[in-house]
Amino acid sequence: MAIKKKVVVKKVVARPAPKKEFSKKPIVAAKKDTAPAVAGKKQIQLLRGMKDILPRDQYYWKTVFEAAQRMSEDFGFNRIETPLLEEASVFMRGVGKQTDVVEKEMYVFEDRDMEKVALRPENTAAVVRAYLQHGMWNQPQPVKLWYFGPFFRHERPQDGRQRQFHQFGLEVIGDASPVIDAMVIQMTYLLYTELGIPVSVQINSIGMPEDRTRYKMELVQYYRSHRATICETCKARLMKNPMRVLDCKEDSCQPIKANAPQIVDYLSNESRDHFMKVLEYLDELGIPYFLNHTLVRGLDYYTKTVFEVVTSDEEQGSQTALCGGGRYDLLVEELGGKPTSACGVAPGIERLISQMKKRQVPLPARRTPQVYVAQLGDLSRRKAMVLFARLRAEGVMADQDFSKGSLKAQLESANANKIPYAFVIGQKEVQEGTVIMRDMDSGVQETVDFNKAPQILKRKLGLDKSVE
RNA sequence: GUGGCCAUAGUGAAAUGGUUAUCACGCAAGUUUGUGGUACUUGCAGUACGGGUUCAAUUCCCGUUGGCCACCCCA
Repeated sequence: MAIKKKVVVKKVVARPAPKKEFSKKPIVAAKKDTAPAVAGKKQIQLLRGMKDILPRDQYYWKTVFEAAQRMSEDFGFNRIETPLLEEASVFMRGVGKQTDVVEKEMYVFEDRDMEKVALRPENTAAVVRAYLQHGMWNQPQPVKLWYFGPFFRHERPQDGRQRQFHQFGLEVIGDASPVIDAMVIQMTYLLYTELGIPVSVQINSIGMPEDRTRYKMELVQYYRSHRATICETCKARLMKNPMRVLDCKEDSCQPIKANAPQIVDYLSNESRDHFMKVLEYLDELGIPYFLNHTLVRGLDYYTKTVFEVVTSDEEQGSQTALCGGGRYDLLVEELGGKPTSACGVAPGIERLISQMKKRQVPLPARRTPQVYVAQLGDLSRRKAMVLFARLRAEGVMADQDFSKGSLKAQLESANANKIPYAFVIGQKEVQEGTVIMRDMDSGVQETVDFNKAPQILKRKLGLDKSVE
C-alpha cells in the first residue's frame, strides 16, 4: 500500500509538465448545457428539516467552535465524541420513555440486524453511557467532558428548529457540589457574552423525586380547588403530568398559575441548601439570573438545578431558549452505574449563530491572502506555481487562479479579494529570472529578483524582523 | 403531531389567463493581442413537482415536496 503510493508520487513528480496548455478555453466553451435541464424531473433536495452549512456560514461555525473549545479547555474539560447512532434503549432509559423527545421526536429504526437503534436526540445519556462503559469512575472525579456535534429530532421545522441541529455540550460527572452547577452556568454565560449575545439565565430547582412527589400533591390539590376556571389541557395535565400546568399560556389560567404553590417551598433541606448555594455562587460571580418557578424541563433525568439561557430579544418568537441544562444526580444509576451526581448543559449552535447574525456581531479577523500570484501563459505559470509554494513555505498566505489565462481576470480577482500585493510573472520575467511586484493600492510596481521575491515581500509586509 | 401563510434565474425583487416572463446583484467572455477597482457590450441562469379547469396557465383549483409562523415541545 505504502509502496504503491510512493511510486505514484514519484511518477507525478518525475513526469514532465504537460505539453498541452490546459485552460486556454473558457469553461463555458466546454458544453452548453451543464445545468440539469431535464424537464419533468423533480429536483433532488434536502430532506425536511435538514440544512447545508454553506461556505459563507463556515466562519461563524469556526468562530463558535473555537470559542466553545477554548472555554472548555480553559476550565479543564476534555473532549468526547460519541457515535451518532446508539442502541435506542440508551435514550429511552436515560432521557425517559414518556418524554416528548423520545416518544414523539426520536429517530428510531431497526437496522439490518433488526437491532433497535436511534439517532441521538441529545447527548447526556450517551455521554453517561460512555462514562460507564469506559470505567471513567476510576478516574479522578469529577470527570469533565465537552462535545460538539449533530443531533436529530423529528419535529416540524421552523427557524432555529431543525431535524438535524448541533449542540455544544458540557457534562461534569461525579460531583454533587453546587459549585459545579455554578461553574457550568458560568461557562455558558461567558460563552454567550464573549460571542456578543446578551442573555439572561432562567433558573429553578425541581428538587429530588421525593420533593416533587410532595409538591405535585399540593399542586394538584390547589388546581382541583380551581377546577371550574382552568382550561381543558390543564385538566388533562393534572392527571398525566401535573407540573406541566405551569407551562400553560391560557389567559384564564394565568391568575391561578400566579398563586400556585411553588416548588422551592417543597424542597428538602438538602435540595434547598444546594439551590441556595448555587445562587450564592452566581451572585458572587456577578452572573445575572432570574428565578423562574415555572421552569420545568422536558427530560426525566433532571434533579435539583435546572436552567435555561434565553435571549433578551422579544422578536425571536418561541425559539428563545438558546440552551438548557441542569443537574442529573440519578441518571448514572439509571443507566447501570453506582449512584453518581452529575450536571451538564447544551447550547444550541444554530440558535447561537442566528443570534450572532441578528445582532451583527463582528467576527474575529480572518486570515486573508497577502499576495496574489498572477501569471501569463504556461511557461510563466510553472514559475508562478513554484513561487506560490515558496511563499507558502515562508508563511506568506498567497492567492492565485492558475487556471485563468488573462492578466486582467487575475488582477480583477486579486482586487475583488482585497489583496494588497500581486506578483506578476510573464515570458519576459521568466527569461530575466525576475518577477513584478505590484502594490495593489497605489498601483506602483517594481521588478525584483525571482529568488528574492518572498523575502522582499515579507519586508514590505513587515513580516521579516531579521532585516532592518 | 395539529393549525395557518407561502413557493418566479445562485440571491433579491417585478409581471401576466394569450406571441421570445422583466429588472438588479452575481457569474463568464470581451471593449488594442501583458495590468484591477469606474463605464460599456455580449452571454449564463427561472415560474418546485404532479394532476385538474380552460381553446390557452407561471397566473385559477387539488395533491406532493419544501420553507416560514403559531401550538406542542425544546436547542
